[in-house]
Amino acid sequence: MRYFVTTAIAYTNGDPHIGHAYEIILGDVIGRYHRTFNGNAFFLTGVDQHGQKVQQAAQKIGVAPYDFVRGLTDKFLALWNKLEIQKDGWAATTDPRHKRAVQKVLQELYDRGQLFKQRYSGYYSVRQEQFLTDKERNEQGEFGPEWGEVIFFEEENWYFPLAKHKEWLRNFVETHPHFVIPEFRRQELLNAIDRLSGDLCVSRPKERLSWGIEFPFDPDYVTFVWFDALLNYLTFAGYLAEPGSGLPDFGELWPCRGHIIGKDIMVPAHGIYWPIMLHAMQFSDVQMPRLVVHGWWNVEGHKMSKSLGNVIDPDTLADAYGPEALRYYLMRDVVTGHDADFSEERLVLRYNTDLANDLGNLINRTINMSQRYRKGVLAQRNSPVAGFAEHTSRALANYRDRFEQYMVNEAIEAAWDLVSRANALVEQSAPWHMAKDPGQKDQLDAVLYTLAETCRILALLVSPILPSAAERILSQLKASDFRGTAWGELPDGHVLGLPTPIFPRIEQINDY
RNA sequence: GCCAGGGUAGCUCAGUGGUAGAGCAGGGGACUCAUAAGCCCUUGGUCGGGAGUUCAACUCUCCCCCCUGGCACCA
Repeated sequence: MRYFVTTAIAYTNGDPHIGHAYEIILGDVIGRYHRTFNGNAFFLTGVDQHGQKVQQAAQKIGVAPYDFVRGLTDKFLALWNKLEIQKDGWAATTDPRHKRAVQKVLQELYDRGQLFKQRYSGYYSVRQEQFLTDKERNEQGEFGPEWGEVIFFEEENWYFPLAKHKEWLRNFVETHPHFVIPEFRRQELLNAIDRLSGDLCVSRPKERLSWGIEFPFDPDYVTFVWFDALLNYLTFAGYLAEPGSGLPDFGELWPCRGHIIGKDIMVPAHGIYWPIMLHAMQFSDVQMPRLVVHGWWNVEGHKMSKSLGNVIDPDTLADAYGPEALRYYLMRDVVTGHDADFSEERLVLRYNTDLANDLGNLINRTINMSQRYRKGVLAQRNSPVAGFAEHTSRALANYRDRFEQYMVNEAIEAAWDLVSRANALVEQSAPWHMAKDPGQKDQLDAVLYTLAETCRILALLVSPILPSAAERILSQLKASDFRGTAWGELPDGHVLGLPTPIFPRIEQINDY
């Protein structure tokens, strides 16, 4: 089995913002963690390219829908590349392999009587792409401006029955407390399940929406939103894939260990539609995925929104401060699941304090002292300073435990406990004094070895979050071939490289 | 109106029946290997308000106020 983790697929009707970047970095970090510490992972992310909004936006500027989404898709890909995202799969919903698998799923559901056709007439919001009921009317009995253009029409569509799976779903969520991380979202989901009624409309007639996946048994229709988008988690994991497709072995990946999503799409899409779809497709309870629901990034206390003009552009930030400062800040300054407040000042503070001052300087002074007092040669492999091997294994255990729960910020804190101990060790032992006293030769060797070995392990601990910095650290320690997490991998007589600041301080907040 | 979560040091938060904690910010000190980084010490709080249970309440019970999220309803 491989640890399978996904993000939601980004809708290609606008530029990526900090929320997209946060989510994909979290997925990347989780994937890298499992690759390094548990041997394997499969990280899937992608783009949601179909739908009415895309069709309309493309029409407006006079290009074909495919060309329109390709442009935005390239933009996302370029940014993910800049942010050092290491993805194992790329879920672009216009991929023919996805289309074929979605059609197979639809056909199967149809064959088993899980889809039915029904005529419906009523008011419809063009902007929100949904039928309106009296619930949506405002005080004046009208449909407010938030719905945009509202039209009345009658239409026949395909429906997926939700309500008949309600009891199963409620029971499933009640008996599987870990279905949703963090725990506090569960009650919200249970409340939503209690209110569940009706069926999900899963089609649109082609005359109205052609930019989608055709129904195999009714070619006048295409699939609508969630049936297309949610199924990416299966189709790009190799579900119903044809031989030679280049997709992974589904049996090795499923069930997904974490669908990383924003709190806005837990209910109803991922918490209700998705498990019911899987259940209807005859996935058993143990084959259900887990949801990891994160909060939103606010900006100085306000919601980020286009109308407020406070949308944070991760591309600009990465250019201004570097991808590592951004990755570190987004992972360190938020409690997984809760909202966070974005501040450029905090980003710079976190970088300078944690990375430049604490960790970077520790590595720099460690290597520098070794060079100065021992020409970079390590000795005393078997006698670390008292307690350090234990501190390291405790920090590692803590770090791993926190990572398994997606609490990346707490995992980072566990690693920094080690950083503080190492910096304190330098002060307490004062190698610059030891170096002047030949009688303390062995003690000095022990301190220098302990510090170097701690730095090596720290490089491994930060590697999921700061992959290229970790390589720079290992390279300076000449330890690129020593990647075990156990204490004492650096051999007696090992020679360190020369020190160069790993994280140069950011001296001022950029203007742009 | 209902459900959930929260109101603890200037800021972000941890704590759950027994003399208030961390990080950051602020103040002081010793040191010098280092990216003027790091280390040590330290000033801050009537723990939202009120009542109750208890030998003892930040921690339990009740009432109230405020904030956040979700849901509902109506002129």
